[in-house]
Amino acid sequence: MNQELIRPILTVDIVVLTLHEQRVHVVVQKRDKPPHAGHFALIGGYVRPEEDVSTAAAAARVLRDKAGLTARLLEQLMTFSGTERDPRGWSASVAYYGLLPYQDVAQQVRRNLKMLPLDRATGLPFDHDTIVSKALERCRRRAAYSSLPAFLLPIAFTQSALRHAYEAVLGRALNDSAFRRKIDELRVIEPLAGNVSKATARPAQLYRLGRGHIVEFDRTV
Amino acid sequence: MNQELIRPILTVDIVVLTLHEQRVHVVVQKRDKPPHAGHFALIGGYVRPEEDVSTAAAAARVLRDKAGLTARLLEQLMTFSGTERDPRGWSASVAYYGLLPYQDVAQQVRRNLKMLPLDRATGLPFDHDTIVSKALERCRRRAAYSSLPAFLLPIAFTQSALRHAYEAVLGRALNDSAFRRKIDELRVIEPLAGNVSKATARPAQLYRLGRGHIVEFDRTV
DNA sequence: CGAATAGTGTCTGTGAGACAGTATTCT
DNA sequence: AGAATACTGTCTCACAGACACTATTCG
Repeated sequence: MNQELIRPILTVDIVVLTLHEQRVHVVVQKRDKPPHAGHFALIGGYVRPEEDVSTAAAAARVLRDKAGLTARLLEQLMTFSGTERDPRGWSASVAYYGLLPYQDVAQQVRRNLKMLPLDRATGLPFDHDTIVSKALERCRRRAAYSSLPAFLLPIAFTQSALRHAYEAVLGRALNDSAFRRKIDELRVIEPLAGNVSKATARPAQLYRLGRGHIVEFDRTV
Repeated sequence: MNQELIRPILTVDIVVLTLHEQRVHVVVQKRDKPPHAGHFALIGGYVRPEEDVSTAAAAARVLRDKAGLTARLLEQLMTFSGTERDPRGWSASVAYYGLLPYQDVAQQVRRNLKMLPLDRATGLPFDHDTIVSKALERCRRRAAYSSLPAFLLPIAFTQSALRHAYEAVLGRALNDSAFRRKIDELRVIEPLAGNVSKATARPAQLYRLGRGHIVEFDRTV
């Protein structure tokens, strides 16, 4: 009974999220091999134990090699498994979500990439619809008490842009003054010397994240 | 380059949590095979694609077959992977946490099971210390806004017992009247006809969860 | 000037902690 | 009666939303 020898397929899939026109978009890529060749799906690939020190490393490698992307925030979502999800047989896919600014994706459009606003990010092959919806659920919950939405923005951003990022992820409008108050008290962002005038009537102060990585708050934003 | 054929080991590990003497305990089992034979570790085993429809099913099967346990709540934590975590080579383990009442574990002590209070649940083999600490982190966070701690209790429980479960998971005392108020408003539990007098001076109303599964609150408890 | 966005000050409602006080059972 | 736990009522403070108000730039 060498059941240990029957080893399932292990893959990674990355839900790449970005912000475009104040809406969250999912980045998908046209598949060049079967199954589902020619269809758009999540960016994903096999885990290669010889070169990937972990599934997180595999996700970063796949993202880089297949799509030329480096997420500003890459976190594990959960693992999806079973016989039904892939026609090649029983498989397990460790799903990640990756956040990055719109510009980073726009530079790589030549790689068969497409950005789908959330309401059009359905009908994806495999169980990718489920993965996307779980990723959004997780991000929405996490957004309420962390600096997660900031990773959808370029390094330098205004408080308004940050609020719009939170609003896009949370799916609801936030109170402007309360938001400024809280973001200020939480000390998660720090002002930059420069100013931005572009695209707004009155120039606004630019900020950046105080710490390079995501921080969680004790209160809700 | 048939790199797809090199498939890593896929296992499940379950962090079984229960409540004993008002403290959270982790259930560990003595290993009967190498590596680390004779040492206590998390309950775990290989995923068997032929019989497990998913990793969740594998976790439930391993829990049942190896420990005779059925968790009242079994949820996926995350996947741990890499070369270092298991001497047999590159492996991925999908970790779950399972909650159940003390009595359920006590019935199965013959199966080389042991309950460790949190402060003594260290020095476990593999990366099981990390898995335990991540599981607790997740449960603590989830406890604050869900009915999770109720799954550490028998079906029927008093409000005091429920509060103690929350306190044990959260690691801090909760205000009694505020707790009753909130639990009441959240309508997560419903009263049972019976009363319990055992172990307390004044008999207390017994309750059960209104819904069989975990519910999340809009506010914090 | 008016439009538009940036940014501030203040009021108010709600919810959670604190805590006193009442209720019920046991020894 | 007194101990012990169950349960209730009320005060207060902090925080989030609402919203009015000022500030700065552009056309």
